[in-house]
Amino acid sequence: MPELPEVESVRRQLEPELRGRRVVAVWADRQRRFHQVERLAGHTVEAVGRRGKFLVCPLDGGLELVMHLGMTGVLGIRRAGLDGEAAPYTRARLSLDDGRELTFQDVRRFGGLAVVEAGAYGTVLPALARLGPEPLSDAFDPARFARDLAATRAPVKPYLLSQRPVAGVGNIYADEALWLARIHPASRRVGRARALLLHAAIREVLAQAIEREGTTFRDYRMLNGESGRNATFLTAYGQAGRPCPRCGTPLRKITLGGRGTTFCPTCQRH
DNA sequence: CCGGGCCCCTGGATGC
DNA sequence: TGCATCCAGGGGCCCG
Repeated sequence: MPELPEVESVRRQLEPELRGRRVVAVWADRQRRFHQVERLAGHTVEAVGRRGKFLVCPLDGGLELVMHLGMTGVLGIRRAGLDGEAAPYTRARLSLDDGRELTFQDVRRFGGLAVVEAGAYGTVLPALARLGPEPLSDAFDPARFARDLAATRAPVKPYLLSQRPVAGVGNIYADEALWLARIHPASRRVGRARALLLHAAIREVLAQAIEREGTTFRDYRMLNGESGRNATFLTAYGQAGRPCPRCGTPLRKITLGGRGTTFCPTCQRH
């Protein structure tokens, strides 16, 4: 569920709540995508950052807490103790030194929490270690992006989803950006001119989605439990059968790299 | 190293 | 109504 705009929206609410707080106790479900979460106890959260779809929180003592929401992860902060009815699907709870707790709910268990030495992502978090540039920073260089697209032989959409040419683009915003740039999602030939259009389109759809605090279909919620407001603005993702806003052709849905993919068969070209 | 296919989990929507 | 099937915003792993 959560792509860069959703994770960024969570981060913006989480940072003022968590910064400077010390974790006094940890409870975590036993599951494969948790790594040394118990090391959190006694450490203070110094900041709440983000890389791609990862939340990266520096701790005192040279550690980092890395959180990934997977498809259905939801973070919340609540008063601890009166856990009358524990929220369903709670997989982890971090008790804080102000009497509240940070909860991690995750129906499908695709999300994860890891505590690592700062920056040492190698074996525990390989996807974070080899993540592409942040799309809204100067590190996302248009010329470099064009060279990357020219060098791969994969279809452009699965290549975007690999997180290598750029970080944080998932299934929704890949469809949206490719529609905006008029590029067929299965295209294996994206030349320089179209790569520059796609570069701009990615920035545009992500920035717009952040302004609207993300896209909610079912699971995604911000820290305060509210939905994002971007869903009604989508032009491609989830709109199969509806007319293309540019040319009126019914949008078509295919499967690409195992993911549902919606595009305009007329104005998105190979 | 690359790209493609399947796997990990669970629940909701849809179809027969 | 009951059961089967498909689908879902994530990444990992193995194979050729």
